[in-house]
Amino acid sequence: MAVTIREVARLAGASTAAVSATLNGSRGSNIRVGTATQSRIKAAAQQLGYRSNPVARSLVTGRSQVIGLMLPYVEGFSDDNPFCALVTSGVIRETIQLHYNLMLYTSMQGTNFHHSHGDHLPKVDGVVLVMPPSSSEILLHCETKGIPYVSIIREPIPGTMTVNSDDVDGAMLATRHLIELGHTRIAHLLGDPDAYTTTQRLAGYTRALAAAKLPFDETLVRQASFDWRASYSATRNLIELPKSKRPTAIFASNDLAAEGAMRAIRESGRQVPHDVAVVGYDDTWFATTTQPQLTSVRMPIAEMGASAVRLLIAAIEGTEISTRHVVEPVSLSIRESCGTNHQQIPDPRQRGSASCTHNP
Amino acid sequence: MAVTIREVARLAGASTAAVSATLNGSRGSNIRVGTATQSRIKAAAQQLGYRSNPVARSLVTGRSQVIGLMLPYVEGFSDDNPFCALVTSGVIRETIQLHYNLMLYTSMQGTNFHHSHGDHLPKVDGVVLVMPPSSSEILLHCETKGIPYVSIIREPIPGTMTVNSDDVDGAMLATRHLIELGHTRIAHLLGDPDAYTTTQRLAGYTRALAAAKLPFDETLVRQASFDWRASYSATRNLIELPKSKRPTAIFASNDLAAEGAMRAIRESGRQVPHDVAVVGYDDTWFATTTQPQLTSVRMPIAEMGASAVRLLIAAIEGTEISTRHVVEPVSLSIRESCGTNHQQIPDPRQRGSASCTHNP
DNA sequence: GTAATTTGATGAAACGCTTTATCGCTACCT
DNA sequence: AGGTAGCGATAAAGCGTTTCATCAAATTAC
Repeated sequence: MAVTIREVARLAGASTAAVSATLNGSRGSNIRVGTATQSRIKAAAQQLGYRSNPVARSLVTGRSQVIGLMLPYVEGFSDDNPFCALVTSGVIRETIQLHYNLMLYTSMQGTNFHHSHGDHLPKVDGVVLVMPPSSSEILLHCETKGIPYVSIIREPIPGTMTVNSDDVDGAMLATRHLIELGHTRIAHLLGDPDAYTTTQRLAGYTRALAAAKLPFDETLVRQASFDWRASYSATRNLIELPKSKRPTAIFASNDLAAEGAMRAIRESGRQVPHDVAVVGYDDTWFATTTQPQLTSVRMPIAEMGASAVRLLIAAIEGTEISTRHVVEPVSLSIRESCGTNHQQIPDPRQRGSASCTHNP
Repeated sequence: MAVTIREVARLAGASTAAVSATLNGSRGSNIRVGTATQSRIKAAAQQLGYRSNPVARSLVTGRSQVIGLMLPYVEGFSDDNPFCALVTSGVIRETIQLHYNLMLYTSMQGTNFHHSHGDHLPKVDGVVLVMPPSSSEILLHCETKGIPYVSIIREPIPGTMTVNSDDVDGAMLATRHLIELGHTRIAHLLGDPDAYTTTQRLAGYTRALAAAKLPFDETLVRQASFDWRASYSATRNLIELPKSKRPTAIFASNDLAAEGAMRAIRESGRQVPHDVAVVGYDDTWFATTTQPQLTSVRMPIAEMGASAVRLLIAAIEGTEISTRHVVEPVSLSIRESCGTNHQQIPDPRQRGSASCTHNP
């Protein structure tokens, strides 16, 4: 059927070894081919329309030039949460750039990994794991089989490779922004209690307060679990506090949570941002659809995907890398939910302009 | 390194053939294994932790249980156009369902297909092509190599397999909706002149007019090329027509085009929907962000991906299929841009409720 | 009771490639 | 001259699987 290396060799009057070395530039072998035979071989290959068979190559080299991307079990590419899509976008770009191919997996709800993939899982040279649960089957699989992997959004455990966004800085950016607008009583709606990002964002929040010599008031820090409902009721409680204890600004750990907060504020007869300012996190598309539009912390999601691929392929190919834990810088997308009536002091450490997306 | 079939065979006191047949249920071979040896083999495999090597299998069978998904050259997963992401979502789901694996490609701008993928493209059993340009390199590749492929959104050429949404019906839905609201002079902003969808939507538009015995007026059909700018100026022209010739409704071939139209209408001092009603197409996320929110034709994008996979795998496995050209039904998402002051007569042929997405 | 079929099992030949070990040859130092 | 290095090239040994051709034994058919 397909034209093989042997036929090329025969036509060119050379050995298969020579053909292999010429056409698919051999890595570790020490065979040499003269320029004369090389051109004969190339001509023959051209004439026969030879294409090397990557499967056969893979079988002998043990490498496939393919990396996997494992998306979290949550319905991968949903309309309202572009996170996975953006990661994928960055991963694709970098994968092509580095001449690899990409296999897409998703650990769907209710499917056993080994049942669905494990058995006929084409060999990949490594995997990018997006928000892997620490008990994840595939994580174990990689660990035991010695398959290189890098996790996106996960606690940077020594011995592993991770890519995260700078959540501490993001929270600081948000909090400092509120402080610079004159707020002194800033509440924080916490995310999922055992998420890595939650502790990071809390740390950023407290650090920004400390830097401004503002007191940390634990009554202003509420559990909300990235949840609309929880944020809504937490916010209701906050704004019913006596005036001296009441926050004038809320830093939510999520755009969704921010929406919940804004709703609660509006329903109490107050105005955003006039009475209470709100900052969100993630800068998802509906940050621009809320009323007023939401100021939110943006992370370079696609870049995180690309970084993960770079890290992974470096590990696969044994390239030296400076760090095994990448932390991507974040920025603040300033919109309307914090008000513009106060003087806005630009961030001195500004990295990447705080971009502001508008409707088309 | 890895445990092979031969070691299992030795431990079980059987031949590699028996092991192969037992563990990876052979398709076309006629070898038989008794239950006694089968259980011995299974035990041995279990004990050694044997996993079959799909690459080796692939080499001999010529099949890989992998299908490819080729996304169009436009920046695949962009934030504001969830089309690719949604297709991918459907493709993934169905791929897993049918026990295949998924390889993700994208023919990025400026990259030569054979250079970037062709050489070390792991063998796939078939490809799903999303909106392939007819001159597409990969299309040629598949055609000559005899690789099965199915195209999503492409003219259903005989001898190929395609998945489209019912654009004729979509345009009829939109147009009829406007007719039922009492409009008699309905303009249509055409899409890209050589896009298949454009002619389909135009056909639906004229058909709906004919069914209502309304005259077809070619001055009301304007070129707009799915473009905001073009739609904007086309609409300006339309609303400057003398009153008797002026449209009271506009059916745009795109949400973006609809936005352009609405802008032009507003800037002329008129109101949407009071003076001119507008319908969009695609029902993308910003249909809910426009002011007023846009009534738009929704197509089941993820379903299209899933259908494509079903078609493809049927072709790969030689299963009989009823049709090689799937046409997915569409629905109308009714919002504000056509007004609610008139009686809304529900669509009698209603298939899949006309869903209406709201902000969270 | 013999022939024909079925059952259970096996060795070995691919599949298309990479790579090791080997070899002849020329050229270059001592 | 002898030894060594380097170049150009090759035959052949795998990589881990599937499957073909074969075969002995057991079962069934006639």
